[in-house]
Amino acid sequence: MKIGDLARAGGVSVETVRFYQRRGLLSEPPRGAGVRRYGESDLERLRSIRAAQTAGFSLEEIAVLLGLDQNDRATARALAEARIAAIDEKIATLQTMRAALKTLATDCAKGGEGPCPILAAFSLPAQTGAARRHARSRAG
Amino acid sequence: MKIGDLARAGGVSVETVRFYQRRGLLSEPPRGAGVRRYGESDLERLRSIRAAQTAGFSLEEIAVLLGLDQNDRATARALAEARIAAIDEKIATLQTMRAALKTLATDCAKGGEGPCPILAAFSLPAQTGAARRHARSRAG
DNA sequence: AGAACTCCTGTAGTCAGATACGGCTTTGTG
DNA sequence: CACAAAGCCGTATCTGACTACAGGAGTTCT
Repeated sequence: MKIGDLARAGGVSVETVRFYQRRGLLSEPPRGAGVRRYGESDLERLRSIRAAQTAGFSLEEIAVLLGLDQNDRATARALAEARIAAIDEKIATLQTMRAALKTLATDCAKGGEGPCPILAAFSLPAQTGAARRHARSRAG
Repeated sequence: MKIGDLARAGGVSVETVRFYQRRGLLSEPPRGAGVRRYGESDLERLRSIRAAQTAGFSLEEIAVLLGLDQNDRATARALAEARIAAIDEKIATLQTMRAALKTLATDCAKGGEGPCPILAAFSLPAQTGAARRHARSRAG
């Protein structure tokens, strides 16, 4: 396999493969006629990286995982538990956000008089024309 | 109030206030002898921005919210609903991650023979010494 | 043989949301 | 009045995970 084949098989771009090599996540295989030749094990490794990524590990954590002895359960478990704790925290934050927004959206949908509850919740005051124009040109 | 007072009261840094001004989220108040003088409304506005941020809105979305008419419920609600949908998606992803990791961590804790289930799950193969050294020096 | 493609290396740019820095003017305190 | 703290302005830097591009070499198709 050449780099393009590996990238396609692993569902990433050629640039990403090279990026992983620079990070030391993928090792550089031997070359045939100046071009890197990859084997099945490289593909497995690439897929492992993506799998660990979808589990929420950062590339730096994956580098650690990759360097671990297969029997080093303590370290692997510590990493997994830390990841779980971080995930729990994120979920809690998101659920709080969600609940607050849901209430506002529901109240807004109910109609009733007065200003929109969403805008009122953030009590967004009026803005100068100059700042609005500025904001639009940046947002555009 | 000068910029430092505003920043302290709003729980952000001076640089952040200036950053928001550049983005048009905060308008620039009149100056007294070359120095910007802020009022209560500026502080309220700054707090509104932070409140909207903790609800998950990006600065760009907040800029839109800021430019909205107080009675434009349709737009405000659409923004809120979009935010809720995005949050739901994130939560679902995180819960999937979490469940997978939890299973692995539990299995790992159980002990038993063979390699660590966490490492095995990502089927992380052995690595060349060169790549490992590289990874360590980057991670260091 | 020529076009089109893929590969190589190295460097630089992207996104968001800040954060930091240098160099200068203004403000507040002893 | 001296001196430090705070303000001002413009620009550069940070994080993480890529993504893009320049410019050259090798390969494959027609």
